[in-house]
Amino acid sequence: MKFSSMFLYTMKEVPREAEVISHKLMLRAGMIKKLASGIYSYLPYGLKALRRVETIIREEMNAAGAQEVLLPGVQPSELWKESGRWNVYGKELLRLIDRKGGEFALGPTHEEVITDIVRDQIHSYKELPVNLYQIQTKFRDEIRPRFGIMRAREFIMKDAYSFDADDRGAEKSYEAMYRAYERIFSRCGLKFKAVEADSGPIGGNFSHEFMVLAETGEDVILSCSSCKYAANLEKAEIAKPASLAFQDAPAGTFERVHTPGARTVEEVCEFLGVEPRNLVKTLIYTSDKGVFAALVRGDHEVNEAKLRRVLGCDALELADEATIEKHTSAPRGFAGPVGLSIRMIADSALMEAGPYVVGGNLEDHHLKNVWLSRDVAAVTLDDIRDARQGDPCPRCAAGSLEAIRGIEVGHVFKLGTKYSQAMNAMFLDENGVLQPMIMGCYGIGVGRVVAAAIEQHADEAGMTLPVSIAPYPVMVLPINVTAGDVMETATAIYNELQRQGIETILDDRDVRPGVKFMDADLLGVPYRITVGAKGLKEGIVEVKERSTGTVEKVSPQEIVAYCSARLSGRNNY
RNA sequence: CGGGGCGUAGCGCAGUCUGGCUAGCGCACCUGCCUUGGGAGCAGGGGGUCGGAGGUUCAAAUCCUCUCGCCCCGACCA
Repeated sequence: MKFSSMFLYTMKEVPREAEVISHKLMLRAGMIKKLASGIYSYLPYGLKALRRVETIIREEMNAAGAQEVLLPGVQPSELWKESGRWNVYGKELLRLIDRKGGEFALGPTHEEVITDIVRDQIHSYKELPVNLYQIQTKFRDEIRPRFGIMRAREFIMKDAYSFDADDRGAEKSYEAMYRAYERIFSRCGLKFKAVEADSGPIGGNFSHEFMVLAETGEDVILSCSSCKYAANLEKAEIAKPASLAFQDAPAGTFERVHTPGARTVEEVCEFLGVEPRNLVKTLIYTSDKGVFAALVRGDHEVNEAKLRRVLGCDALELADEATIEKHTSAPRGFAGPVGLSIRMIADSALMEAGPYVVGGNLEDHHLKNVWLSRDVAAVTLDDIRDARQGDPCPRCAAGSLEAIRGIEVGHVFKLGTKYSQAMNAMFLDENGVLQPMIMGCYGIGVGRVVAAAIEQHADEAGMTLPVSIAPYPVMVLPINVTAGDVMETATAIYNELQRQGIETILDDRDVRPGVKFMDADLLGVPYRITVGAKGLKEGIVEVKERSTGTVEKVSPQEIVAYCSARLSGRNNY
């Protein structure tokens, strides 16, 4: 397309709202425009990149045996009540009322809708498995949208749902999707890692997130230095010590100390002149399984996902002031395990050392010289803290965990029978027995893939897009559009590229060359063909590869063949 | 939801504390000249209910009250 007729407006200056590189570049390159917080329009150049990703996704999903559907964005509350999520989904679910007073929601995900469809159509094991997917706009009323399209409220997602007759089938469906995802992200030119993830209260042990490695990622991944183990922060385990028991304690007793106003770990440490690792943090939680205390070392953080698993509970939250006071007889900041009568879970790391400083269960008091084995009654020991850099790998003896950051672009997990059971999606097996279908669900944040790709493919001048997702793989840039031979040659090359199916921009704007060069760099066009009077005198044009900066001189007659050779196969992995 | 910051032309900003001339600058845009291998130059021009409402005042972008929106940090999160 001719630049002069494109709806494409680049910006020299960065809008103030943008923080991360992909957001800045997408705005500067005229790919997106914000309409409201977390709600963006895709402009032509951005949409084209999005479509490139969608195409790759469709090809790989279809190849993996999935079939495309398109489900409604607005969903009736009845379905959500049936699955039980109407009341538990919370404020992220944007609810609406229609003119007749009917309750609806903007779909944040589509398990209910798809289950409703499949249950009506499929009644026999002979019809299974099926895998249906769609690429569609979702809405989640995020508490805090950020980073442009990366974490938006309205966003485009590919979601797939598989239905199987038995666990083995479900396993196969899962693996097929896992492999399809690897191909998709590879083809998009992403450096990524599949990590084990927490599947949450939904159940099922299988869940992987596909993380694009990037400094600006919102998620932390722990990855073993010597084996394949990798997991997200919620899930990452820490190798258990050889035996689960507290260290033997010397005889003696703890000592009560006056610590006026010292509530936080820092305050207590400063007041008593000890290190955070010598403290026990005692956090009081309420849950559907009652009130209990979680104990971790002062320099560690409680991992609530792990805590949920240990307790086997669904709802879990930090107790409010009143509950804390009721159970510890002290305001927040002074809870401790000594003399506590509620259930206590202690992190395994606590057994490695002693003595500790703990809360005194009395306002403005802490206890010194406490040995958990000696001074505390019944404590369950388990892994309930966040893993961090340097922790031992849970899978191999040799390695330790490294912490890296990532952007979650895909998530595959086994749903099991949660929805099929709640919504009565049943089939008859070969023995004539009614069984719930076994489901899996597989998401990809399509817009997020584009943003993540830009995060990974950018330099000071702009984007360095991989060919597979670049809106236009080639740009023809005549230095001077008023010079007849230059423009003729440029146009001829452009026409021929177009004829060969290579989408090309012809920068026919009558502006100074510098402006065009800057825009070409900003837009990240993979190959830029510069046509100038000087070169033509030598009988050449120049090709610059954006990602490497390499410049080659090629004759105008050979340039199209040169490009198609470079591009062929580059759309694949 | 808590804390902080910001709303003045499409983008980036000054002016607000200390009220006062026609609301200004850079980029972008339009016209002309000039220029053509890395965001040129000169001249002329268009574009603003200063987020909104109410109030104080002879006079409000500026002071007061309310309100809406946006960004950052935190809390939260299938």
